Amino acid sequence: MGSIMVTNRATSMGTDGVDLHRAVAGRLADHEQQYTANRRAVVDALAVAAAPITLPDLLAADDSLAQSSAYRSLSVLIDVGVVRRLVHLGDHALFELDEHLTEHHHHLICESCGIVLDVTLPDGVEAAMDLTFDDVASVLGFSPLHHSVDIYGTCATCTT
Amino acid sequence: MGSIMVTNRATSMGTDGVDLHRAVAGRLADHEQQYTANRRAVVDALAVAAAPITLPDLLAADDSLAQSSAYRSLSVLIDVGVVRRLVHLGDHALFELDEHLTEHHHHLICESCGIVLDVTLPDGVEAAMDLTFDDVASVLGFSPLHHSVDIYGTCATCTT
DNA sequence: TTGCTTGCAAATGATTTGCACTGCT
DNA sequence: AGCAGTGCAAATCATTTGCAAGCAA
Repeated sequence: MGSIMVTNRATSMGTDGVDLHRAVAGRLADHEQQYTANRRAVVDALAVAAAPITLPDLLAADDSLAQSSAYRSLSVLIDVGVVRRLVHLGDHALFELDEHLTEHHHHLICESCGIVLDVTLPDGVEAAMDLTFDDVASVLGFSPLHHSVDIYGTCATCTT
Repeated sequence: MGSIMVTNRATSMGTDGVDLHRAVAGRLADHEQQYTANRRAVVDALAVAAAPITLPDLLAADDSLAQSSAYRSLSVLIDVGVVRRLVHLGDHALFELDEHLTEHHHHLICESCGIVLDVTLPDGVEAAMDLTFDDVASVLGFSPLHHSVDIYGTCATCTT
């Protein structure tokens, strides 16, 4: 459940911290919400993490955060489209920056230790999946908006 | 959150009820667990449902079940590989028969009403995804075992 | 001042568990 | 008898919420 070395998500997409915060502020403003210190702290913690993290992780990353406030900030950020909440296995929910701010990716989930890693798939594969999904969904009168792929297995550490 | 018309999962895969129960009994036996009336009732309810259902759904489907026993039966069935627990959106977890007993499929999830439908993808697409997943995972030293694809969108009813 | 945000403590609600009872074997 | 399975009621624990205090416009 440990900490792996991190590739800063924000920088890895060519968006630096300033742009990230500008984008977040914009989204909040669109919903007449302010970008407070607390919310910024949550965004920072998520931006630094290399993968989705739990609420305890978040509190550990910035111990000035109160638990209830962290939940409340997350809830606002989710409403506004800045944060995404994942509900995989495990007790705690996982939070990550929304793909609007990072890039389209999926998750590798270790069934042994529960760690979650980000992966991006080749564009061609994504395109092919989208076509297929449109196809199968339309048969059922379903309009697909987006998709998520979870790949379960064993991580390098747990394999050893 | 209503009930849609059901295609019996068990029969739709060419496995009749007898085979299903035999298979379940086998799995339970492998783990030195017995196939009791309670557990059978849970399996039946899941087999009749056309999609993953919640615990309240389960209790509604068979009101002779006690809540705690339903949870306990599910837990045993999950350990044994007969039931799979999904943790999508919403308060309640969703339960479905494991793919060992049905067939490999994925889920269409309506973001408006929360209903979950099963879909199967063309074999070619599944194969292509598996190859890609092996590929991207191996780069990270990750050994993929299985995957799940969730397609979010709007269902026919909610589109209307 | 007026209203949004925060922190603490208390409440909520799905799921789990202790314990006594029933039913197989 | 002996042990696994069940039901009830009580306990757990992540998450949410009421309320009073802090802060920004």
